[in-house]
Amino acid sequence: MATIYEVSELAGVSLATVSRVVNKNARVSDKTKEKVLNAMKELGYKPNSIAQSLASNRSNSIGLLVSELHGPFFGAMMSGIEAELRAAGKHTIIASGHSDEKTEQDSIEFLVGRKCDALILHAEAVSDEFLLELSKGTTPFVIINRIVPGIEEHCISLDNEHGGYLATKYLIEKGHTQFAYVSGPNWKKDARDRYAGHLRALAEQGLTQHPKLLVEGNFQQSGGRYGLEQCLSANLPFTALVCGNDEMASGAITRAREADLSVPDDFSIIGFDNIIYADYLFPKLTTIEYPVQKMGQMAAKLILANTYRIETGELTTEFTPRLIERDSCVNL
Amino acid sequence: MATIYEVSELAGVSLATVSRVVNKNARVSDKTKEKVLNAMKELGYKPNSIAQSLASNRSNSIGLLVSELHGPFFGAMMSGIEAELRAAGKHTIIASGHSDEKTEQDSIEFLVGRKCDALILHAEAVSDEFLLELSKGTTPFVIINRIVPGIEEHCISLDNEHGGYLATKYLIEKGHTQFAYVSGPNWKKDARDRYAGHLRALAEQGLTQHPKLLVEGNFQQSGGRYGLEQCLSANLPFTALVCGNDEMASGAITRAREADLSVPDDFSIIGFDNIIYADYLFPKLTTIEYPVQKMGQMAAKLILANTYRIETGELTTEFTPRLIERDSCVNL
DNA sequence: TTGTAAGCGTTATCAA
DNA sequence: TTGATAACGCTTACAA
Repeated sequence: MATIYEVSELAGVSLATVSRVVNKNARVSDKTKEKVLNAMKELGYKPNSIAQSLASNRSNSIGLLVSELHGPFFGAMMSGIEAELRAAGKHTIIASGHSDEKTEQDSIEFLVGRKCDALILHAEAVSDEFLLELSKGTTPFVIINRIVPGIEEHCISLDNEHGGYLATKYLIEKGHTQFAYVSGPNWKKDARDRYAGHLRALAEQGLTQHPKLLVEGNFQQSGGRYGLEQCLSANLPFTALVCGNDEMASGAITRAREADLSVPDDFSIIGFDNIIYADYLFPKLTTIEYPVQKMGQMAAKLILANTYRIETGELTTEFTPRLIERDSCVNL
Repeated sequence: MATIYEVSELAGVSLATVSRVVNKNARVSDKTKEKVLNAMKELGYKPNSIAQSLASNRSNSIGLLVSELHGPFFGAMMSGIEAELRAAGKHTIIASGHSDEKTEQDSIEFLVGRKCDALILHAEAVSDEFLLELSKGTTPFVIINRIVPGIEEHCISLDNEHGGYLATKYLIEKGHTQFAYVSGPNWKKDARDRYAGHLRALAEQGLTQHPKLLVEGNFQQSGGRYGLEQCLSANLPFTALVCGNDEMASGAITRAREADLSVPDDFSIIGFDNIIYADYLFPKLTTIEYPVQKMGQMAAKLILANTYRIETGELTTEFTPRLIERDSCVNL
């Protein structure tokens, strides 16, 4: 690989001048600029971005931590972020945390070590203290789907509690009073918040739910299957199943069909997230929208604005869930 | 951030010695090693991986190019690769190419520029020549889902033609003779190969297909919707719809339901890929398995073996598609 | 507008 | 087993 040194030699100018034309910042006379550009072309010169990072202490790349590299939720998030950043000429370095404390820390340290100019974190397992400590470091970051007290302005979040409330409220308005609930993992804040919203909607109407009709799932399709099985085997009546997310709703619907139960005739189902294929399930899934792609874009915009001083429009950190009505819930 | 220099000072040893204990390769006496480790702990020292890369010309990270960051296909691929690499202590840097020649080239150059030790590429838009040229460079790579003449040993592929053949053969055996086909984008080799397999199965039985019942889709759900609409409006009889991939099959099934058509009673549908939620569609989708996660792992293993000399078991580059029978096809 | 030279934080080659 | 010291490829004062 040709180095800047060879280019300077061939062009008959100094290193500094080559660097100037590469970075287009300082003024270089048209004549010398052309000599340099020709030399670069002739040698097929590409700047070594590692060396650039080391010397300039910036890398034009943003580190992104997600829990998993698969699944509709993170897929939408990664896409939203990458598109926004790429449009601004920045690169995204993705690492996964697998919802595990140690792995999340490792990944964050990797990204910091790679001299990312900023970080976008979907960190679930790491403690508030860790993030607070991180915020004292030199790498700025924004957090998605979590509010850390003390650094709220760097947290992009959706009101999960309100979303949970909306879902159950909607079913109550449709006349439902007997509920089953398949939640996400209890250690996850968003799962707990969604359930809290559900409880609030219930309480508002003086309704309660049998403990056997609350089952903890895993936010995956298998959790929905399992959840429904548990509810069914409790042998207690319910007319509506509220799922912590769409993937579990999808699993539950499939399981229901296997048990010769029909959704929504035998019971209604509502999900959460509005993942890309919610509209392609049968029945089409009524759900709460989690605008994760937009939130990802916003995270990117925040960084563009704060770290690179590139303005890209309105900035917000709070997003509101909203009901998407489709076919999986009926009036009672 | 503490540097190696400060550590050496605090520990009262030379830079070189600190470097040795960091890299655990050369022998260092236990006594000095301990002094260094203590100093490192005290200063919270973390090696700057950028500087390491520059000096050592390797980065312990592997670049991964995918077409998109979302979708079940790439999700599975990324997961498979990252898991395998992480287990070996390597990091994955992901970039997306959006099936666009220029973007793919940019991304590859970015990854090379970041001094990735090796690359895993799902490159669709870039030419064979470009890849051949790249193979003369210093960064080794393996290609997924494509065979480039001249560097076959670095190409991991599935026999798409055979998969296409299997799908249609299966339907023929079930008694179908009137087919419709929604293909992937024609400029994509895998889409063409799958269709070629379909034609071969047809030809084998002296069957043909009306040109109006071949429509070019986009490998996404919207393409499946559109494809079915086109076939329907052709007003020609068909009993089986072969889709270029599962996502389009999902779109077609949904569109069919909207038109009050029942799958598989009105016509059978078969997909391709066996994406994660094929089992959660209604009807459960019969499809051809594309073991993309395994292929991703294999790509990682190949690199681990060739670039790092880490052996992780059997290596193969050719994978075979196989039929996954579910509920979306019936006997005629 | 251009050039000189001192870093950036490591690794790696020699000697000692 | 250790220590000097020259790379690695680039950016960026500071001078000219």
